[in-house]
Amino acid sequence: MRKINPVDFTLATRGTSREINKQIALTLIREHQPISRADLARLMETSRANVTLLINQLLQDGLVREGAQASQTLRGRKPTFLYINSKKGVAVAVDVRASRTFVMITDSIGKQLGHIVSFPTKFDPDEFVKDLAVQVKKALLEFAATTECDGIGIVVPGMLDRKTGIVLHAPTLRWRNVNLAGPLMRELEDTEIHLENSGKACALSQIWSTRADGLGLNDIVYVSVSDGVGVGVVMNGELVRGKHNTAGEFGHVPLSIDGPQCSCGANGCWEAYISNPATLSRYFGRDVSSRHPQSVDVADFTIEDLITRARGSDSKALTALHSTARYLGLGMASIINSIDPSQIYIGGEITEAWDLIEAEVRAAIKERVLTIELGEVPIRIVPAVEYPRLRGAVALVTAPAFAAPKVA
Amino acid sequence: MRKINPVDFTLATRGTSREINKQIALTLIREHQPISRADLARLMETSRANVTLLINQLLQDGLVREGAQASQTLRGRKPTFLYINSKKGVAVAVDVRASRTFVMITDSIGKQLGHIVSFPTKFDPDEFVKDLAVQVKKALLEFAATTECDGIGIVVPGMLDRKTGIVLHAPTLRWRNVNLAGPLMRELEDTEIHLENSGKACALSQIWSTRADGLGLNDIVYVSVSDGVGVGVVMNGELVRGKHNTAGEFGHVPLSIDGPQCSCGANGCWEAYISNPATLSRYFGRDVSSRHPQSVDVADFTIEDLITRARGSDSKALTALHSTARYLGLGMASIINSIDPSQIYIGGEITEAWDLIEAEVRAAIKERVLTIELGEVPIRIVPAVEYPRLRGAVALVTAPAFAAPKVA
DNA sequence: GGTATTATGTCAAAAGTTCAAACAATATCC
DNA sequence: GGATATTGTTTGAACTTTTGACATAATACC
Repeated sequence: MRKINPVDFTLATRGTSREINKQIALTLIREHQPISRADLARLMETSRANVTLLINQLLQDGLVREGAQASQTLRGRKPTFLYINSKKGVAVAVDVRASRTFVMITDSIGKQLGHIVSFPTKFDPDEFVKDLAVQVKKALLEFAATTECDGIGIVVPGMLDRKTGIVLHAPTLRWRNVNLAGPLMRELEDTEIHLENSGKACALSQIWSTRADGLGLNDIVYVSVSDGVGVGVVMNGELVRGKHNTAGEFGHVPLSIDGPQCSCGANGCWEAYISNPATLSRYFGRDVSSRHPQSVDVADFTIEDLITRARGSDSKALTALHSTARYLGLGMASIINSIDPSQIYIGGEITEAWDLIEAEVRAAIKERVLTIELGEVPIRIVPAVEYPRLRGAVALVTAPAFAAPKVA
Repeated sequence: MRKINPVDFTLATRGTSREINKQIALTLIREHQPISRADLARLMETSRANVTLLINQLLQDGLVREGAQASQTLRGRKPTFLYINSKKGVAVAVDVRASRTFVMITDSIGKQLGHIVSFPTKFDPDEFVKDLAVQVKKALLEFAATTECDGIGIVVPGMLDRKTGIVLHAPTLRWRNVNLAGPLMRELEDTEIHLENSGKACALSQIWSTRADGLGLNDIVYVSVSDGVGVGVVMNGELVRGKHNTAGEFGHVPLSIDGPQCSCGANGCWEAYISNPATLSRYFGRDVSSRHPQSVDVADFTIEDLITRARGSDSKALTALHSTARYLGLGMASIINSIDPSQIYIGGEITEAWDLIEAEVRAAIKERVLTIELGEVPIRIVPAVEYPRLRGAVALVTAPAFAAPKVA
């Protein structure tokens, strides 16, 4: 039986069927483009006649466009291909992190244009907004021909209110109730701005990009390990936001309530054990988080450097990584026990050392997980070169136009 | 825009609109019965004509029946009331707990019939099934006139596979891979049996019963504190099950990975701090869980006795409760940070002492929660007299017949 | 008591969809 | 050039919601 929205009891009207089918068609075109009407009909298991009617309306709405005809077919009339109508032109993706902020331009279906630029993140919100506006404008100028912009997607390592565009709390940036969207909109002439927590955005982009695989992953978790720990959860095929859009903060679930202090103020959070600063602190034997002033050589020493040393002969570095691995696994066990996901994605610099730590992580998971099957949940590493957070930011702009992850 | 199922891309057919609207009508009738066609039309914001057509089909399907006419109306034609058609007759609800197992009979819309009976839970599965079958048969005999049974809903404190009816792991019962549904079905002549984790069932029955309030609680958590700790989570209006139906086991998320040993084998689980045995152990200063042989007087001493003493002059009892309260709050903070629910329900014996522990619980929550709003999540106590677990078991039988929580 | 008023429930035609089958438009194969 | 195959469109049937009118039934008012 068809699943209905249990919350919203708006009844189906005459147009509901078509509305539903248009959404489905649109989504399938996005996933399979270029695609002909006939192929779409087969995919949707309906008649070509129906598809024609749907497409006519989508063409009229300007959501879909016809492209070139196919060149090599065996027999019969050549199909005309359908494409998502790349509306205005470009989307801007912004990844705000404690260390640096990254900016990428893509076309409206998320294909990267030009190079990714970055600049140091200033913790002062006003200065940050000014810096960001400059960089975004500069990047957009390169594509002056298509100067119109579908929107800007910004991912932030913290909790935020999507409606007001206010960052409620971003521990690693030391931001509390910072209005980001407002000032930025003034700078950027009312371009649409989409803010989201980085973990949530990454999770969103994962279900978004993997749907075409037909894997049917309805329950996934994305864990991003960086300056802090961000987690995005998708349950029943839908991103979990919670009441205040602050759901998913597994980074601040404790491993030990008496453990080391965390940037959030509490003690023993998972983040305090596995974030990059935590690993570095373990290596140096003292707190090297940005809360404390450091000598230059220590401040410039990154987690990548530590991994390099671990691959060399620095056994202390390897030990530090192994500790992190163990804690990573123990925390993931909590996620697994409470969420029971079909798949877990892990992103962040530490994934570059996955070959060094995988066994330890897996062992720690199995140590605390409640059933054997739970201990064998597939884990997929998302390498840095895939720019998962920027992909997430892109998804914020492109995803709402389509049906799938959620049409509210 | 109407929300569509992001996973299942079956398109809308000619009959889809009616299917949807029939489900909505059915659900609304259940929530508001007795109700007239005209009232239903107002509720659904559609014409009476449309309702008539929908109801005619529901009448034909045998899902709805017409009842008496209303007696006192101000003016105009008297409405004929509509009711959910109480199909066969009765449902059986079973609450399996480490100490005792409870059995209740209800009519098909969940109204209690007769008394609740209980018997000691035998840990040997074969003996347990035999005992249970006897009690269920006996209880059903009392209602011999309506001997036909819609189904049996059984809630178990553990993880289970709903398809096979196998209890994968129930720590407090020391069950692993116990086939419950199979043997029971043989004993009870193929009556439909619905197994579910007690936390999940309680959460289900909460969204089920509170929907009529129109509160629109889409994200709720039910925490059941008893011999163990069971948690049920509803996100986006839908029960969270996960891949193996084992989601929601927050009871085994650690407070401290080096903490006391838990019945699951791991250390420092939340359950090991706040379950009834944990509280009693704290009071007696030694492990009084069922894992260890106890003197009779200690074995018979229940958490209710402890609460009574705490209300008296026994300061040790009060201290033990306060410790539990603090740990309860600290663990709830983890749930709040990761789920961000609109409301939390707490059930279990300890709720009888809520006036003694509320302040401590709330303080502990605020200690670890990431934003101020999160610290103020409403908490509703579900008293034992409401029999939340048995209500949950009932929901397993009655809920699937309707639309709302999920139509798979 | 008789009429006006009000409310419930039904009917019939209009408008919008899917669905099935026929049809027009191409293109390849022989 | 004709047979065959594939794509895309058209047409009418079947099924919905939607609208407005209408029958039914009870109270209010004079």
